[in-house]
Amino acid sequence: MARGKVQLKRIENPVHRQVTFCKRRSGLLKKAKELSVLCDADIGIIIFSTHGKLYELSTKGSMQDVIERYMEASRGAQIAEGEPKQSLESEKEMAMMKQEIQLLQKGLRYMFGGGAGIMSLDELDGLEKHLELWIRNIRSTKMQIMFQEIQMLKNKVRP
Amino acid sequence: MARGKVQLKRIENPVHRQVTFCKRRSGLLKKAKELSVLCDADIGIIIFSTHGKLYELSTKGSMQDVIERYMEASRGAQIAEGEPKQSLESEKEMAMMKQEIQLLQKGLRYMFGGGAGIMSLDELDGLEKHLELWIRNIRSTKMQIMFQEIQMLKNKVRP
DNA sequence: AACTATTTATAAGA
DNA sequence: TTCTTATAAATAGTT
Repeated sequence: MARGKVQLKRIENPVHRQVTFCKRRSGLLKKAKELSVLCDADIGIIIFSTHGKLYELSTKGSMQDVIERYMEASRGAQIAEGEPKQSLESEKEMAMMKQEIQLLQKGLRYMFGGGAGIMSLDELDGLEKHLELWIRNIRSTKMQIMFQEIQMLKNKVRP
Repeated sequence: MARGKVQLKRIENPVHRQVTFCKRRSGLLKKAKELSVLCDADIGIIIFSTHGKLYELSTKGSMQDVIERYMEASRGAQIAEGEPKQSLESEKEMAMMKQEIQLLQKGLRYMFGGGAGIMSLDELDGLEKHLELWIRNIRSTKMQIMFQEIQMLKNKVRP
């Protein structure tokens, strides 16, 4: 952009690369803030440098909020794409799944976020039921896998 | 930026705002791609328009990957800040928590991601044990809450 | 970290 | 949305 056009390829000189990273990173975050203010958009940016250092920006709530909103939105899009139409049925299912996911996410934060998101009795109740269902599913899958392994072993013993 | 300086405040004219959103959004994503290529950075961008429409960019793997990497990295940072030092002990704990979280995340995807991330028997086993612990915790929390409510009710009946 | 010559991005208009 | 163009901003190379 200045004093010479830039080639769109990885800058090999590490010093030069580091300097450019620093400059452009701040430029990018600035632009994002502007876009958010001017157009009332909610933006989350996550950047990992070559060396794995994290830089982030979230313009409205926390990054956690952005991520949760993203999860919901992209899941909705996926389901909408995947299943062409069944309107009433699939919309209901989708809504239920969204609720379940939110509950689990809240639960995850409750469990690991140092009690940041406190849950109500009803929510805990829902989560408990949900986890029980999950465990049943896991056990059933485990059984299947073990059954398959047993079959394989039997075939080896008696070929 | 051109033909007139821009005020850093929400654009009130909806047509104008929409046009600016479109232009600047593409500009932002372009800049992000450039930064990623030039400096070998891993970048994830999530944008929600005023009307809630999602736009996204992830320069290396999927957005899912970026989010998981973010979760790990920011959790690590939090814990590192929160607990000044206990080195050996807390590092071990941290590593364990990271593993647990990864397992739960994988489980979430397994459960809700349409079987995208298939899990091994060992992983399922670990997840099952984990969920059982979680349920025990939930039950204990529920008990506490109910106990508190009972106390409150008693106080109301016999003031 | 500062300075500029240039390149880019983009606001307004069509 | 897309194109054009005058101008504001970003930034590559330099000090």
